[in-house]
Amino acid sequence: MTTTLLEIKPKCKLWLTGETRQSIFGDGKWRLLKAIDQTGSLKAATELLNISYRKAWGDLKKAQTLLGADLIEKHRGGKQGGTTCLTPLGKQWLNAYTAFRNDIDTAVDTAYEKHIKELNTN
Amino acid sequence: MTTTLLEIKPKCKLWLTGETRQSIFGDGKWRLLKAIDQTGSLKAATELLNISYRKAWGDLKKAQTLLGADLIEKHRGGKQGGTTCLTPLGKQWLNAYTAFRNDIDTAVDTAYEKHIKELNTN
DNA sequence: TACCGTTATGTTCAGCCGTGCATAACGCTA
DNA sequence: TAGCGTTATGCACGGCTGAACATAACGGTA
Repeated sequence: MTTTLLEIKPKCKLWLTGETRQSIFGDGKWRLLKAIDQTGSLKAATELLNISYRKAWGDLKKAQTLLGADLIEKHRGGKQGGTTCLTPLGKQWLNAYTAFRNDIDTAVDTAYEKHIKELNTN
Repeated sequence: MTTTLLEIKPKCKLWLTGETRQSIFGDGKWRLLKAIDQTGSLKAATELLNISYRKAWGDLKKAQTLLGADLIEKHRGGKQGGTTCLTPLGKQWLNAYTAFRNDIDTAVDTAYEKHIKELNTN
């Protein structure tokens, strides 16, 4: 029997680019949309993810600009000070990307078992 | 018929981490090993890839340290000034990672067609 | 032994990215 | 109308990363 030398894990970062090769959607925005959907607030979402509000806000703005459509609906003022929720399109992206991500995660695990795992022995 | 709004392409960055979560092998080192195998020289490989020699050398050293084994065999001096070629283990990594990468590329394309492409219409 | 091209290694510099800080703007509530 | 909490946005700072430079070290060849 061979012994394992290292605890190796495969990692995979996913994103989608437009014509300019700029990222228009990726893991970060995906996590953000998910958190917004859960909390109903951009501020709460960033605190949940331990991400700066400043960056999250900029990311969303950029994504929406590149995409030419809104993913979130923002409201200032009001009882709780303001709210943020996903537009129908935002939910579509969230769902689609979740399925996309899951497929890739599965593929990464499978391919790792198939091709890499055996290298990790002596 | 619906019209395409954006030319969207999926991207995927792969790598393998050890216990410390540091990257021990990834796309960069993979390309580097491939180029070394082709050219027989680290310097030529970096020029082929348009990467600084300094960085490539550091990357290889780090990977080998974390891995606890050599991926390349280096020789200083001699007729051409020096040479670098892959060790048997290096070739194994090159081949295994190539297969790994190919599987993931295919999976990314498939999953994109399945889940994302439809979002890109109006 | 002088030369040449490649490996080996430290150091400095510029650019990018995220964080943190500082304010507005907003609109409901008391 | 004063207060509160959230969205909106600019700016400066710090850390990380890679590029560029500067040399050694090495060992064949002429």
